[in-house]
Amino acid sequence: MSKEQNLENEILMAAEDLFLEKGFAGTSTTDIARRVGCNQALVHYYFRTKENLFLQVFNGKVETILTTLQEPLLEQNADFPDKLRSTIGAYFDFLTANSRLPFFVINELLCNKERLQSAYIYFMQNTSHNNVFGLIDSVVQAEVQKGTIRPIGTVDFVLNIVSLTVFNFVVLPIYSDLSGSTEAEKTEFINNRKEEVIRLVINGMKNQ
Amino acid sequence: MSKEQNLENEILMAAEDLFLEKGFAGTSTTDIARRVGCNQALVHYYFRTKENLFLQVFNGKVETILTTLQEPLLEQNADFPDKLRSTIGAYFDFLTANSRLPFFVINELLCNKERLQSAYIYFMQNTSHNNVFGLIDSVVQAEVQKGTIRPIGTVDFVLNIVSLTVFNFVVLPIYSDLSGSTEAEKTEFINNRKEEVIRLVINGMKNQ
DNA sequence: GTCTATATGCTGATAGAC
DNA sequence: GTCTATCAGCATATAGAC
Repeated sequence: MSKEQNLENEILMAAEDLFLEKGFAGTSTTDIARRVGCNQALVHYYFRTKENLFLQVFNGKVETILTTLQEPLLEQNADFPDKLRSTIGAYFDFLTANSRLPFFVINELLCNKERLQSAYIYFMQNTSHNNVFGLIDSVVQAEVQKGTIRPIGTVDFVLNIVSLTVFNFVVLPIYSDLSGSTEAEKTEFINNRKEEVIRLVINGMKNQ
Repeated sequence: MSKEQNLENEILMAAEDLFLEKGFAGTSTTDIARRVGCNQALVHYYFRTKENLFLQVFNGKVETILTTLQEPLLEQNADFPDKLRSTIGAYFDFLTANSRLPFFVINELLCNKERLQSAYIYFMQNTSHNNVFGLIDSVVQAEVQKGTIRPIGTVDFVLNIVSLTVFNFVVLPIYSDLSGSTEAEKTEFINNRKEEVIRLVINGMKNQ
């Protein structure tokens, strides 16, 4: 199967790139068609509206995020500090490969309240992801019970780690554009931040 | 002086509100004029272009952020853990009063590379703010020398605290819109997060 | 300074030929 | 399925009367 065979899919992939780069408002169906090399009318032929096309991209991305969030924490592993290390490492690796993803999702959720509602309904109906929090909760509170980490709410636990992880990738493109960093320097920055975040989280959640 | 006397200033304030709420791309000069109650041509009479108007709002906001970032850390105070407490508290208070500000700035910096460059040049020329980092650096590294906190780079120090602070205010509107939180519940969420962030940072930066 | 009118351009979406 | 042509709507910006 050649990658040229399915025009519908080519449009979807081009839309994915452009929406992630410029957002919903900043991307026109003409841009998408130009990138694919087809006519603008074809974008509407396959997806009818720009909003439909966007939702297909957007919901797929949220699904990816929810999966990535729970996966490393649910693995049956060594002791909890090691699990923290590998979880934070996995988040950093995921964001290295998808650095614009968190900003994209947050941006679109904040700029369009109807979209926020429809995304929420979509994921509450999608049974495979509506209990992400419950699963993480059971893992974290089991460790609190065992005394491995200090008493902490699961919301705080998740927010601490996600804040410390995501924010680096928001700052990185701003910083590197200004300083003209090389790819190697960016990688070094992210690797250093990974080590520091692991240190802060493990120290900061010690029981005493 | 009545607040109605200066139309130019009324337009600037209306623009500030709307740009913060809907961003540059989502706000039209017609929207701004409608909020002021004047004609759309007047917006262009006073500021010529939408971009000029935006830059005046934007640069002012970045200036506010830079001031807020350094102020509480530079105060001559009690011991360093207490200074950390009051600094993190001050950041939370500032963001409670300006909750859309960080997202606004990041969004506009990421979506427009020319703006990023021009903002950078503007603040390098504005001598009162081009050494924010240097000042914070001297304070932090003095504490590292004294052994009050473990060895840590100043970039890491700042990123840790800012990440853990800002992210809450990005998540809050998304969460509260979905759950229909009251103002009291939002305040409680933020206060709880403030305490947890203080705990995590102070524990996590202890020297052993 | 403030207004109306308008120029110009781009957007999302559709109609209809092939 | 793919194309050209075209629609209505809204955007920024300006010209010119008062």
